[in-house]
Amino acid sequence: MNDWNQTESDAFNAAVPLSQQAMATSPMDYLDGLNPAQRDAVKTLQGPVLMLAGAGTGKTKALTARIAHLLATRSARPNEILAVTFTNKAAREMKTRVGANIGQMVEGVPWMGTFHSICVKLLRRHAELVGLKSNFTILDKDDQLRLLKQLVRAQNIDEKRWPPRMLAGLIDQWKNRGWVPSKVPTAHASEYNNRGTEIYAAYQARLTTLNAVDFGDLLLHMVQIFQNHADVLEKYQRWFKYILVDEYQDTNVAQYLWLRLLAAGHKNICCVGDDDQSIYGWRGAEVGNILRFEQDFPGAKVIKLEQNYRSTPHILGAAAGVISSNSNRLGKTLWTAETEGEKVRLKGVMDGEEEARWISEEIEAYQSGTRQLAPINLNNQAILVRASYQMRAFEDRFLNIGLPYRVIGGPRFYERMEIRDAMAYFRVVVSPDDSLAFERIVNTPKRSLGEKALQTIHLVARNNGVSMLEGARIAVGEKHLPARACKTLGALVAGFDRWSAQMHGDELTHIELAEIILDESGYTDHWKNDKSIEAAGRLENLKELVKSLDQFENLQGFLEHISLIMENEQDDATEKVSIMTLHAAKGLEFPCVFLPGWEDGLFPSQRSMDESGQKGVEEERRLAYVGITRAEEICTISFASNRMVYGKWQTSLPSRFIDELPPEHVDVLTSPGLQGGAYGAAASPLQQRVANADVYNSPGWKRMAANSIRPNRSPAAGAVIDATATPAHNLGDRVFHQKFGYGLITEVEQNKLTIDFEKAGIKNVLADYVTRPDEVPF
DNA sequence: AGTACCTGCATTTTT
DNA sequence: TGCAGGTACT
Repeated sequence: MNDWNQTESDAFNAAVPLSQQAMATSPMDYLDGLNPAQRDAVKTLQGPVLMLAGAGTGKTKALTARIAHLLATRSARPNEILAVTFTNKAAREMKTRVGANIGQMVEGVPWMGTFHSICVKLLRRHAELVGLKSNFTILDKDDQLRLLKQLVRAQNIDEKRWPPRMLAGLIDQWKNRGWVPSKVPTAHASEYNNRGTEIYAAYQARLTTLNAVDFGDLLLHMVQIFQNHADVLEKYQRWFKYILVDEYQDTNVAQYLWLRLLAAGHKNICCVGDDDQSIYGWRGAEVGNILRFEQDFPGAKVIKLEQNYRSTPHILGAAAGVISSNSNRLGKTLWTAETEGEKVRLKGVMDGEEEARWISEEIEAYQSGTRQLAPINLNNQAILVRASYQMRAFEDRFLNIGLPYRVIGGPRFYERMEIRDAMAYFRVVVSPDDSLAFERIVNTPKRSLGEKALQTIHLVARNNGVSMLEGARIAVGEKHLPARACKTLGALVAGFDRWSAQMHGDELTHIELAEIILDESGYTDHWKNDKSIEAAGRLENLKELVKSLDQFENLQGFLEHISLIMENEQDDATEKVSIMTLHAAKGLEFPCVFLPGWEDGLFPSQRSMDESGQKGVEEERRLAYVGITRAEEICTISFASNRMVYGKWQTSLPSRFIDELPPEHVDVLTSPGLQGGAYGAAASPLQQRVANADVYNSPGWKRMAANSIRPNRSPAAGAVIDATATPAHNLGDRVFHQKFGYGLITEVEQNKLTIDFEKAGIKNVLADYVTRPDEVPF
């Protein structure tokens, strides 16, 4: 499926149809609606270009127009353009938008994708140069860790003092920096009990034996190949006439090296990014890459996109005020043609619970249009938190009042246990040598195989120099295992033989085969027999997995895709407030944004400051900048004096970033006396204002007062339920619970109910958390 | 082999 | 506070 030649020639043929050549000379529609800076960025095709694109300045528009321009001017054919993004989502969006720009002219730009997906394509082509076969497998975090654990154990290292995850982290970092084992600087050699580099080398050797790579290797191997094989490098330097890179501020050293090698010939590289939005330093991103661009590429043209099309002047002003405290910026000043808009709202509360309650009331007020503004529907409102543990308070509150919400960025579909188990089965069927996959599922469902049985299989496999699957076959044949284990394991081996044969035959579609594998292996039953709450959901997920197979030619194609891509969209139609981390919010925008938890220690996070000092604070500040600039119309920042963290109450001071908000762009909503002595002594001017605010005249207070007596179970979509009229729950009532689903009330004790849920079984829950199905409008 | 307790620990996360 | 991972027991 990764046939190089096919990719090449398909795209090439698609580029030239005569009928469409005329279109290419037609008016350049894609230039319409671009401002002068964007136009400049689009038209400057030759030489290095740094497009410094502030938040909301239309960078994707410029980027896609640039691609259209390259094609329209015949500067490059579609397959001679290399366009790199970080996420699949970004790649997808760009593909769609390029398609819209250039219409029917081309099928697409084949070399548009993430660093990783492009590297897979290249590495499959040149795998033998780093000792791999082109059908190598890509390991995920789990596999990686399992492998490292084995190696660490073999070294007799105390896993308590030196956790394998720590080593995994180190190796990741080293790979991010482009260091192969022999190139890890001596300064780092002492890490992981002086054994880090040693085990790193062993790990790499093991990966090669397994014909496998981890994510970091995709880049690292390609850099190695480019550095050691001039002929290969030159081929690609000539092939890719123009290089475009999105989110350049997020590149790590390995990615930077890769790009620099590829661009070294013609230097037609256009990097787009925003140093002020660099928030991934902790996972290897180097702001330095973007700051140094002009030195790295002498003669580079720097084009700043500064006109913002997203936010009101107050929001931009507040964001600018915060970010201006950072040193080491390339420096941009966002401006907008917009003149109207509310100031950024600032609210201090007593504790996390009150914060959640207040924000939920604000959300409902905006939603219902109680404010002088037009109603803002829930899809257009978002809560952006620094750390995911902050989400719980909001979820509890929203569950309680029945306000629909969605959490963005939870565990990905393909990261879920059942999905990975299912995929492990498929992996073994597709490549029987995939011992890691085999190990994962050999005792899932339970096949009476314990640690001892596994060791035996390992041993047999090693002694015979074969894979785990073959080892298992021999172990069963020679009866190295207890009778019971022999039986179950023998059945599994026979299963794999059968499925493998079915895959190579043409009786079954790959979808039918997938179902057969999951059923015959006992995996489906495993979850059917599981009484836990999640079992039903897991079966659902498995069904979805099988369903999604129809987008692929075969199982191989599917596995290839899934190992690189996340399938995370299962949005339903109901309107919901979004809750997500600030990191997950990058690139998104919402008319109404809430930024809770602006307290020193939480935001900026203590750990960031401890670990990275001033550099850490600056990255946190950029995070604050990202947060504020997500807002289009309304931005509300809040902080609590007390917060329950890990089961303990903590008192905290407002974030230092709050003092950096320019007062002229801020509207203080805090009630007087709230902060009292909490931080009165050292209060800054803005904090003074917070404390002294004439809150009774603030819109927030008026609304609060008007709503101070409210049913704690409020209607979700604006329907009115009189609190006194809310019927009590009776025995036998059918009710709905957002987590457990539908059930019948079997016992009532004041506000405590015992409910027999259809899916989840018998549970005790508070009456506040359940609704009658007919009351729930969503 | 499988379950029940206990301890330690705890950002941000894509590929 | 709550979960994951490890140990000890059945």
